[in-house]
Amino acid sequence: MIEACFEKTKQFPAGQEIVARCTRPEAVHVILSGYAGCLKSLPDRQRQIVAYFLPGDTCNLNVAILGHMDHSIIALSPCEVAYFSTSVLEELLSRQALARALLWTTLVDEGVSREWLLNMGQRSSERRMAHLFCELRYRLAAVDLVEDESFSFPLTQVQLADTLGITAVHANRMLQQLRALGLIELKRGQLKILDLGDLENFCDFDSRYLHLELRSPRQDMHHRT
Amino acid sequence: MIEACFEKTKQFPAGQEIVARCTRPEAVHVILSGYAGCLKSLPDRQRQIVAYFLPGDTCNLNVAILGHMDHSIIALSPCEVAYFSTSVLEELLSRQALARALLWTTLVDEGVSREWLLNMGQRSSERRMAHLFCELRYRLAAVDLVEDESFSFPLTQVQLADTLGITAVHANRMLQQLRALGLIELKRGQLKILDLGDLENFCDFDSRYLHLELRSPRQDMHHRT
DNA sequence: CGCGTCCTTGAGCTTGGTCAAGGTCTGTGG
DNA sequence: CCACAGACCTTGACCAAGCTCAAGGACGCG
Repeated sequence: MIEACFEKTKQFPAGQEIVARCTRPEAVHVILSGYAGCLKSLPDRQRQIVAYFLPGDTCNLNVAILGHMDHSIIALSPCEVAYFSTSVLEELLSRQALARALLWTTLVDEGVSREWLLNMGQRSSERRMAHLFCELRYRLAAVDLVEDESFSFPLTQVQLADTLGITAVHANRMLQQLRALGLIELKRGQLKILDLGDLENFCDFDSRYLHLELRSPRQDMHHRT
Repeated sequence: MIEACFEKTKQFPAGQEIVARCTRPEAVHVILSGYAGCLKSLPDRQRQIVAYFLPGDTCNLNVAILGHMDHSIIALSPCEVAYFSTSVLEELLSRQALARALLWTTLVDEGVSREWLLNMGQRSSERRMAHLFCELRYRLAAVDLVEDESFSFPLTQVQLADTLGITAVHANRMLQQLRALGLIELKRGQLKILDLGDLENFCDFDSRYLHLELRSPRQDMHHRT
């Protein structure tokens, strides 16, 4: 029923803005393929990627309710994006079960961003990176995009560094480190986790914060698309 | 109408757990006075405070919907807390306007935690601390707890450090720094901002992410209590 | 008064940042 | 098919923000 509302889809090349900061877009976006990111930046060109949006994720629910964006959404890799207008969202909200599903989604997102805060505040950059990879593994597996513990990771090291709050040079070294420890392989935008248990132990990963135990509304959306 | 649902209130001394991790509390909590915090921790006793709850804030909405907590809520100072049962929440959700208000609240919280991520990833610890103080100033002003740019900040330096992802020693030094720069005064749990404009410039603070321009449901709750 | 909690300060060390150069890979045009 | 450009990755040397360990001081409470 939701996909019936998609009005159009669009392709974005890597690096392009999907939704600009401070604007008031009149559509909600759903990522169909590729990686998108929620970007916040400071005046002196420091930038922090504060969330990833993977296939199936809805990415600017908030504008419809809050009125304006305090961040921008950019394509981290080439992306295919579907839209539905905020008037459709209004319609969804008026239906009991869907209002609950929307609330569920935002609460999960909030939980994820708090886990990211823990990650930023307490883990070394090496473990922080490992933790991010574990998270991606589970989120992508939930939408069936992991095969043989391997999945697409098309970001540049600069983008990865901006996600982790470190410099690109340091991101590179930590990546080498994880490779040297035999935890991952990464080449040509394809990430392979060599031993998921080891990687999880290495960074104290516990997938429960992702709330994948229940079928989420977003998974429904994706599977039916 | 909401306050009619409060079933009881309770006092908590500083440091006590209000809601334990991994439990499934059957009540949603609203802070009436004091500071509470959302705490996440790692096995080796590293801890990160990932959110503050100030008077008027609702703090575990998520359990009613998500089913379990992946963090605990602790009293950062002595707190007075009101409860309403999750069955009341169900009731609220069934009413159109309230479902929207709940969604609004969680979206704002999510926006705040993304701003914290920017803070953690990109700002120096000194500016990070200044940014936190600016945020508190606005959030407390919204519930009328700021007088003459001065408000209660009853946390220890250890708690402040855990919020900012630094050590207590370093928190102490950065606090001295802010004092030396003439930006703030802090004694006896009372924080005074000497020049709000200067402090905001110092850390590039922009209050829009707090979405205070509209009256929030949580403010309604507080004012009527 | 004495104890516990919190705050303050110093010295040395480690993680991650900066600057700079060189290497690899891919796509494009001759 | 090769040469070149541009984007990305890699490595090294040095530097600084923030951490650790340790000791002493202030303050409030029984």
